[in-house]
Amino acid sequence: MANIKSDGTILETLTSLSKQRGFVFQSSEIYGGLGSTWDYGPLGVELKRNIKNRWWQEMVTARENVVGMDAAILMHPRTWEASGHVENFHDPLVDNKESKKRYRLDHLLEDQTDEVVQNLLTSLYVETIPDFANDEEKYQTIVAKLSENESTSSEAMKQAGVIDPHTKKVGDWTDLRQFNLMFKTHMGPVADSGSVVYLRPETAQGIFVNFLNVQSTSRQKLPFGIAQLGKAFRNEITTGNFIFRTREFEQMEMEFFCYPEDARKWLEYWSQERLNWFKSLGINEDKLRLRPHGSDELAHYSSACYDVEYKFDFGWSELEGIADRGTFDLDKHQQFSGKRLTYFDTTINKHILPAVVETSAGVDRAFLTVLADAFYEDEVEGEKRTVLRLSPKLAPITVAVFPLFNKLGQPEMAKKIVEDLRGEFSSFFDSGGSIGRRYRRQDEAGTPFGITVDHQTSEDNTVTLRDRDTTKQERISVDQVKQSVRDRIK
RNA sequence: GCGGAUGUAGUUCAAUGGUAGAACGAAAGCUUCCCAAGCUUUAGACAAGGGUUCGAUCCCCUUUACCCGCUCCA
Repeated sequence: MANIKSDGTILETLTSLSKQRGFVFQSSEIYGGLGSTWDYGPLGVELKRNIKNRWWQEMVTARENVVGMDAAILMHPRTWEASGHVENFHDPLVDNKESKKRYRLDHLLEDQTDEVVQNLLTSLYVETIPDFANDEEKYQTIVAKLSENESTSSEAMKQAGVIDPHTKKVGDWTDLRQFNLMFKTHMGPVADSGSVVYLRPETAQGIFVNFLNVQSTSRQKLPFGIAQLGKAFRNEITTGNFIFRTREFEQMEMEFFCYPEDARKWLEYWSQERLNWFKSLGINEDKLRLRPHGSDELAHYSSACYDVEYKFDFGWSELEGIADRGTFDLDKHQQFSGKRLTYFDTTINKHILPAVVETSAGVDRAFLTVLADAFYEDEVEGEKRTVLRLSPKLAPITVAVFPLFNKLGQPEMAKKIVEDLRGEFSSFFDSGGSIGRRYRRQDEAGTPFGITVDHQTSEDNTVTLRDRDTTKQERISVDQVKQSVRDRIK
């Protein structure tokens, strides 16, 4: 049985299927496209919304100790100084065109001889070279000076004889480039430096800065969580794999505030919860796993971390990170804002700075996972068939209704049924082409159920209900249609 | 950002230095039609910009996008 999944072209197939069926389009396509940005079409937006709704339902609605919020994308610039993003998202990078190696300039300088460093300083200062407190300051100054004159930095480094540690020779350096992973924009119409703001690189900080607002108004006690869904932006150097890594993406994040001594326990709990959520979407369990991070891959704010990963044909890839962030974030925001962000525990009469366990998932990644996992090609009576075996809970269209013939009152009966279904399910009426063609169209859209009105309908008020995965049909009474669909979605 | 490959209807592919064809798909219609059947009709493309040329979809340059590697993450 032919299966595209085995020959490693699933993403290309999904990209064209997505466009054909109206799941995902390339952004600004008529202008030649905009790099790594994608638009969700009529079917895509339904699937995406169903994923988000199920997350919200599971994380917020169904839990008494998790509440939601929705912060603005634009936040005070100090937020990102406190979070460490201004510092950590500012890498000065150079490439050696010869060896194809890329270096952070400050790290590269550490590997140079004194003579090379001195050469650089001489070329950068027309007058006297100032004294530096230490090497670190010296290197940072060189980086700053070079980045002021980016267009001549390549020449300056070559003339000073900056060595590529990989080749032990003077590198064919590109100009220095500051890779600022945060999108910068301006608040207000005048683009002066005093009004620089960032598009948030994560939704989490909107939760941290609102910690006390939310806690006090919702009257939550430790431990409790705050959840948020929203767009985030990162100027990634490398994007790709369709919608897997993009510069604009949507996050589903929850920050769980707890007593620091319990953080480890909650990390384990939430990791399991999140893995189970992905399983509940009908995703193949053999392709899902929970992977603990090694100590070398932990972020600066985190002491322990799990990834929920899915096995794409391009390898195991992260869908969600569950991290013990300790008291890092609230601590930093206290420092930078000068405001106290502690929780007052009335039982022990003490102020406590809570620790945080974060669950951070990518909506678009969940979307791609669901799509990739649901994609099958099988055969029905010798004919190849493309089918998305989406969970009925997620499918953009839940039920499609067809008249077998375009006469004998069948279209009218079918329309009546579909109108009745619309109030409860995402429904679709189709009378175009042969009945077989209509079934296949819905198979590609992932519609789990098809209702067909035929000659018998006018005699005994029954219709057929077709199952997408088995293509088997059973005959049910028109009055039972709603309940039958309901039963099958559970 | 660097290297490699690619860009022709919605999709998958042809052809050509003299202005583009098909298959499938889409729309309308016919056919008592249960798994992409048949017939009729219709709409629909050379990624963008420059250059060479009498003439460029084709040759050259630039840009842009997508894919595969190098790095990071949701």
